[in-house]
Amino acid sequence: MTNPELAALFSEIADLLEIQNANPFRIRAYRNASRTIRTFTEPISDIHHDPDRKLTDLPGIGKDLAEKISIVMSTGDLPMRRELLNQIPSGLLALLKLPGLGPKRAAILHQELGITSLSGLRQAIKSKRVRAINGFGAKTEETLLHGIEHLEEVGQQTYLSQAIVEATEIVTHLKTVPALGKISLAGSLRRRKETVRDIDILVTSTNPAHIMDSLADCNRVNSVLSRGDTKMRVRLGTGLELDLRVVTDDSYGAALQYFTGSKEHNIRIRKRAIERGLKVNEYGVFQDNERIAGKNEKDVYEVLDLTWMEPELREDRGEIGQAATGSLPQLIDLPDLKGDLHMHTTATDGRASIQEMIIRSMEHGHQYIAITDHSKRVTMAGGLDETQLRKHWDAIDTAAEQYPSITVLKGIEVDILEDGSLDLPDSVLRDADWVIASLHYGQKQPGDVITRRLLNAVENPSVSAIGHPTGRLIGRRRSYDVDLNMVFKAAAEYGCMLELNAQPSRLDLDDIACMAAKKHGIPIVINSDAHSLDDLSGLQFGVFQARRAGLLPSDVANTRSLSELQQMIR
DNA sequence: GCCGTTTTCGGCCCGACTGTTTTCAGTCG
Repeated sequence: MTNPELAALFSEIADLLEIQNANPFRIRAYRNASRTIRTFTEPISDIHHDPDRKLTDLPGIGKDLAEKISIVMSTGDLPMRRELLNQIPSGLLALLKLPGLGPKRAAILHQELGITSLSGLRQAIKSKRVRAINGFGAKTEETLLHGIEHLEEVGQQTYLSQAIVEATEIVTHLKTVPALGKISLAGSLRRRKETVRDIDILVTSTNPAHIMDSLADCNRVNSVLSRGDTKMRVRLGTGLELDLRVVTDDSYGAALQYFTGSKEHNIRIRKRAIERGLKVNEYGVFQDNERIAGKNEKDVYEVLDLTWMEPELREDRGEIGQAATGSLPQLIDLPDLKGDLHMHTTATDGRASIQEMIIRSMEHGHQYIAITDHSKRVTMAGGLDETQLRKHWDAIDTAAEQYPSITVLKGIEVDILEDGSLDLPDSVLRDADWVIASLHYGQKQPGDVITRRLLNAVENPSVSAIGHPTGRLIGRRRSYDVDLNMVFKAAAEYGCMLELNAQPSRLDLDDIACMAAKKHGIPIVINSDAHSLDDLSGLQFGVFQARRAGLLPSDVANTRSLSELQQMIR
C-alpha cells in the first residue's frame, strides 16, 4: 500500500469519527497521522518491514496508530474502518465538502432525513424538508444548494497560476482606495501551493468599512458571502472565493503570520508560545495582556526564538525546528535558474519558431536552453522521425548562430513506448546534446509494466532526464501507476536527472516527490515545457514547487553554468 | 490518540462570523 493510499485511509477515519462526534483530539491524531504519512519521503512499508526501524519514531504516530498501520499493511484494511462504515454511509463524507456544513450538522441531516449523499441533500432542499429541522432555515438551504452547484461546476481546486492572476487584479483594485495602508496576499496563495481553495488578502487600514465597500463594488466580485467588522468573504465572477481581512498597522505582522498559515504551522507556533508563557493571535504576541510583537512578521517569530521562515516552508514539515536552530534552507529562487531545458517549437506542437523561443529565452536572462520537440510516436503533435529530427537540429544550429550570448542545445523529448523501448534509436539519441524521455501513451498499463518502462529509460545512458515522471494532471488525471521509489533508486544509481515540469497543471514531480528525490541525491531539472512564448515564464511555478520542497540551488541542475551542467549529463 | 526543557496525566491554537437563536453552537481558516 502506497503512502497516499494509507494517508487517505486515516483521513477517512478522521472524517467518520468526526461525524460520530468523537473526541476532537482523537480526530486530530488521525488527521496528523494522515499528514505525516502523506508527506513522508520514503515508503511507509519500508519502515514497516525493517526490523531496525520503528513506526513510532514518526511524528504523531504512537503505539496505537503504529499498530493500526501494521494491520493495514498486512491486511489492506482496518476492522475499525469497516465498523465505522457500517454505522455511517460513505456518501455522507461528500457532504463535509460543502461550505457551511460540518460533521455535526451532516450527522443531523442523516439522522433526521436519512440523507446519505449530495443528490439526496439536493432533493431534500428542493422539497424544503431541510428548513423543517431545528437549527436549519431557508438561508441554510440556499447556502447548501449553492455549495452543491459550486462543487459540480468548478470542483474544488483552482490552479495557483489562475488564482494569482485573479488575486493580482483585486490587489490592483484595492490599491486605488485612499484608506488602504499595507496589502499582502496570504493563505495558501502566499505559500504557493499548487492549487488553492480561495484567495486570502490582508490589508491594513483605519477605515475597514471603506475598504470593504470598495471590494464589494469591484466588478470582479459577484456576491458578498459574509461581512463583519474586520473580515469579509466574497465570490468572484469565476466562482473562486476571496477572504479579505482588515487589521490595524500595529497588528500587520501578526495578522500576516496568522493569515498565511498553514493551520498546522500556526498550531505549532502557538503551542511554542504557550510553552514560553506567551499567547499568539492575529493581533500580536502577548505576555500578560501586553503586546510584545505584532507589527512585523519577523518580530513575531523572533520573540518565539525563531528566525523568519519563507511562506513556502510553513507546512509543519520540520521548518520550526530548523528555524529554532538557524538551519533553514536557503531556498532556490527564480534568478538562480540559468537555463530552461524543455520546450517545443512549430516543428511539432509548439506555437513559436526556434528563433522566437531563443529571443524570448534571452529576455528571461537564460544562458542556455534546450529545444526538445516530440518524437514520431506523438503523431497528434507531428512528432519527428530520425530524418526530420536531424534536419531540425540543423535548423537549430543555424538559428542559434545569430545569438552567440546564449547556447541552444539540440534536444529531443523522446517517447517511452508501450513496450519499454524508446521511440528513436540510440544512434540518434547519442548525437543529441540533451534527451528528455517521457511517457505519453499506455498510461493505463499495470504498475509493474509502467515502472519497467521508466526504469528502461533511466538505465539508458543516452537519456539525460525523465520528463514529467508521474504524468499527473492536477485535478484532471491521476499519476500513472508507477513505483516512484524504484525510479528514484535507479535514477540515483545510473545518474539520470528527474524533471520538475513547471506547467501549472503538471508540477510533476510534486513537492513531496522532490523531497524524496533530493534525499536520493538525484539532480532535479526545472523546465517550463513551453509550447508558446508566454509559457516560458511558467518556469516560476516550478520554482515555487521546488521551494515548497525545500530545494537549494545546488539541488537543481539548471542552476549550474553550462559547463557544469554538461559534466552532469551522461 | 499523542506527548513531555513545569513529563506518564492532563493537556491539546485561537478568534471571527453566521444563522437561528434569545445567548450560542457550529463552522471556518
